[in-house]
Amino acid sequence: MPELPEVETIRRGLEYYLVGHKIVDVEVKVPKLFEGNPKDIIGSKVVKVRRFGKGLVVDLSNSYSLAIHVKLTGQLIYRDEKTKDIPVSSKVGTVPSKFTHVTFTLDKNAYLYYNDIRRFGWIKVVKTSEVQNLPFFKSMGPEPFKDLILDYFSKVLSKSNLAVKPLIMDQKRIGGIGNIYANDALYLAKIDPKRPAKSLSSNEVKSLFDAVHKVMEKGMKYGGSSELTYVNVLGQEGEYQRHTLVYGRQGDICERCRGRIKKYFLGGRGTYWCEKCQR
DNA sequence: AGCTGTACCTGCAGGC
DNA sequence: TGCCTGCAGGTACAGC
Repeated sequence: MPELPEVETIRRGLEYYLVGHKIVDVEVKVPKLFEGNPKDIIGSKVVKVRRFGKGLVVDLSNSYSLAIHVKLTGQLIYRDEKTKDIPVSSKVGTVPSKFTHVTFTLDKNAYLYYNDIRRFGWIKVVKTSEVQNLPFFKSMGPEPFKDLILDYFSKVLSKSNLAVKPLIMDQKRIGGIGNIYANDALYLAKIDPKRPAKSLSSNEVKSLFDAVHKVMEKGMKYGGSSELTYVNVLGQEGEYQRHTLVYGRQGDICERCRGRIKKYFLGGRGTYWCEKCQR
């Protein structure tokens, strides 16, 4: 679930709460998730939090950074004296919980917990200057709201025979788009997800480009989608899952044409579409 | 080179 | 308070 809007919501929360804090200690319970030496970051202060696609980078004062990917079920929960009594979603449970695999102890009685039910995510300690050389960041394509421009988007689509949905979800081609927003953007643009990317007309390409931005903006407005385990840094759920256009809505009637929303698998992913008005 | 299928994990919904 | 199966979706990588 964590796609660009969810990760951006986390980034804003971390930027707000984390900057200025000193890292006092790091406890790693699941070594597989954590790469690098915790000693390299102890004593340093958080200066900035950046996001690249679905990846997060916490920059520290001593020229090191934490590169973080929450994958499917990772959660970053911040607690301090002011926030410790704020109720968290049942998707978090307790703070910390049995799914808390890494704990950052901060100054001023604050903590940052990394929870991850499925343990797919990762945290890497790297030199700030080396972040862009990590394979995930190095290979990532341009992303919406940043460096993704219509001209490039159009070129990428026109070059591939792949179905348009898996293509726009390919992080190497375009950064940040995941399954939920890909489904909704294709619906908004009235495009059949399985159409070969190169078969889209220039008008359709433009519609899809705009739709991607629209659904993601809506995603951020609602604080992300908490279909599965996603929560913000205070452990609260987002609202987008209540406002999806087609994602998770198989069997529903399409509000646009009164057709039926259907689900099938495309490239191994759940794909939702209205067979009547998406062509 | 570029694509497809599968591994990585675990909770949970649904069927019996 | 069972048991079993399949699904959830973001990368990474093996294999074609």
